[in-house]
Amino acid sequence: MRILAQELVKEIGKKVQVMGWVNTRRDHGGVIFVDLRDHSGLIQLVFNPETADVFALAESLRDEFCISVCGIVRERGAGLENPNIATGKIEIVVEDLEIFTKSEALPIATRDEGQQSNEELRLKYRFLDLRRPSMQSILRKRAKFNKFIREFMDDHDFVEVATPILANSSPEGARDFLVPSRLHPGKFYALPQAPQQFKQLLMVGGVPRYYQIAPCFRDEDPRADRFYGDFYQLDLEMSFVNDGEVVRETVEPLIKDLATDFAGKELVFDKIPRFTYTEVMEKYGIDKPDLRYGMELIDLTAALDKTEFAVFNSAECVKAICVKGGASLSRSQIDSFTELARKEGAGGLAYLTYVDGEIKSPIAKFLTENELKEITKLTGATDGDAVFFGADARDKVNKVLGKLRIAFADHFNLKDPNKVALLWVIDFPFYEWDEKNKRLDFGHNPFSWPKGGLEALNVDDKLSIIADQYDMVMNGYEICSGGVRNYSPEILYQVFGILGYSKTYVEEKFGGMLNAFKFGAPPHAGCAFGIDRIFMELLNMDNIRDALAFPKNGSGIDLMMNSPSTITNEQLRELSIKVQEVK
RNA sequence: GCGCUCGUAGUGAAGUUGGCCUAUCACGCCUCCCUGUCACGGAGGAGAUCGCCAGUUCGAAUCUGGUCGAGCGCGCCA
Repeated sequence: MRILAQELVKEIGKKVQVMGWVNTRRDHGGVIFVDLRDHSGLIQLVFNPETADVFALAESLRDEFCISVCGIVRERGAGLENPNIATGKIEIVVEDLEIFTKSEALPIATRDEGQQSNEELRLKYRFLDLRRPSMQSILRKRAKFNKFIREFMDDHDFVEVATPILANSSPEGARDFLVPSRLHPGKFYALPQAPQQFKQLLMVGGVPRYYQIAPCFRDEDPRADRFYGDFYQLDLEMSFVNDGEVVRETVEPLIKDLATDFAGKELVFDKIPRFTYTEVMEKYGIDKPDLRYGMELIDLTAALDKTEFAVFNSAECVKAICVKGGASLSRSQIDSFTELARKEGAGGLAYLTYVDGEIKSPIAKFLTENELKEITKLTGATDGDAVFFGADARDKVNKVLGKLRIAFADHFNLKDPNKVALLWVIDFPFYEWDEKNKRLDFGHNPFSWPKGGLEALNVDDKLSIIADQYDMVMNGYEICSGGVRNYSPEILYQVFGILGYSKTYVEEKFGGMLNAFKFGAPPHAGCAFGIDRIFMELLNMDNIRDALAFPKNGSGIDLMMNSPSTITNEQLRELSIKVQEVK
């Protein structure tokens, strides 16, 4: 039976059985108290010496022993109540005790109170870590979260379809997890990075609306907001849709409801704004801006067109951000922001502070009164503020000020944990320049529809081609990526052809999908949400690993199960695999 | 692959300008005492070659080099 406060209160005077773990034991010599814990909470057990054999057994109890007791529920006497726990007004006078299993001395801290053990140990002993009420709470919230999603999708006529886990390797994108084939020596399955091709095939297969809480696998290094290995996406697709706006309007109520009804937070925008990629880059210097705060990048290039200040007039672009209250920053604080700007490639960090009606700055002397007036007007700076400048190539200015904007928001605590700012970023460039490899590459998703179709692909400046693609951003996290899909073989060949991939190559890699497109493929569009990340942000967790019961550590190791691990030579032989070190 | 930070009893921390360190504290563990506590209290005890290897030095937890591991960030993540 469960230790639910409201249930046990109903049992006062009656004999009950409860089972759980010893949370704490307080041995007073003549009386022993034990706080018994299960997933629902704590109940105080009282052991009296009158029942001698039970009392003797109770003396051996230690933390995390798993036990069952029978006893009478009674109200505690006056002054003996504990207001800190839900069952604090009652206790169980134990008549019988059974110890299911003892516990060794604990290798990690198993209570929410006090200092926590480091994560490596928590993951190694995850089964103990999960007993903590806060972890139990997360597991339950995750279940509720998934149910919330399924109900919404179900209500909107989406059909849940499972797609294969053993799938095909995809050449671009993240590294694959490969699975050798026993029946086909030398050939490999790959675990899907996303069910992208399958869901498009479902569209061709006549499924009008598909969704899946899909396990996805990527062999890429993790981050605080990104799992190594396996993670989950809410993957969805809609047929007969050739306008991304239809998808956006369909799914955004789900995310809004998750933010408000599920997480109890406040939306910054009731109507979710749309920005083009170019707009967010110009305004916020990043393609996933946190809009819980403003601090937009102000373009001063035109206003300072004729300035004598060499740093500004020699630059392609001059922008500024106005930091409210920024005049209070100390010299050393400004130095550390300057350091950040340098790390992002800026030469330095010019600034103005507004103190007691005056503008103070190392660079003020290079600017005319009119220029200062213009800067003040455009940035909206008032007394107590500071204005920081970036002057360089346009994309570098955006990047540097975008990073500074986030750093200032952190410094001034502008990220309200109770608010959720959602936005859509649309019209991503189809291609971008890969500076490292000095070549053109896909911007996001090669399977999206180029705006303007086949004709649009023929322009000379391939970087100007726009993909009908959209991301949803929540509080500075990219939580969703989607697009209107390409369902034309001709365009698919051309899209890859621009990057130098041959027709044969495309056929080889995407044959299944290409073939399907020859047989009356409907237009379709969809998206995929990174639901671990959404869950993490909505619960204000600072580490995504606790969003799953059994995550791997940063090196992709499951410390509890000790995976990955070596396999026997027999297994290798059966798979026609030979392991050798490659230099 | 790179950068930053970290690694001290079972757990969490202190000590890190070399020597008062024979390494401190709290929790936990063991023994004993205690009939109303609630993260009970009291007395006593065990438990650490300071991640590992090498070097500098009369002397290293402390300095240097290397190495292993972790976290965060960059690269990467169509």
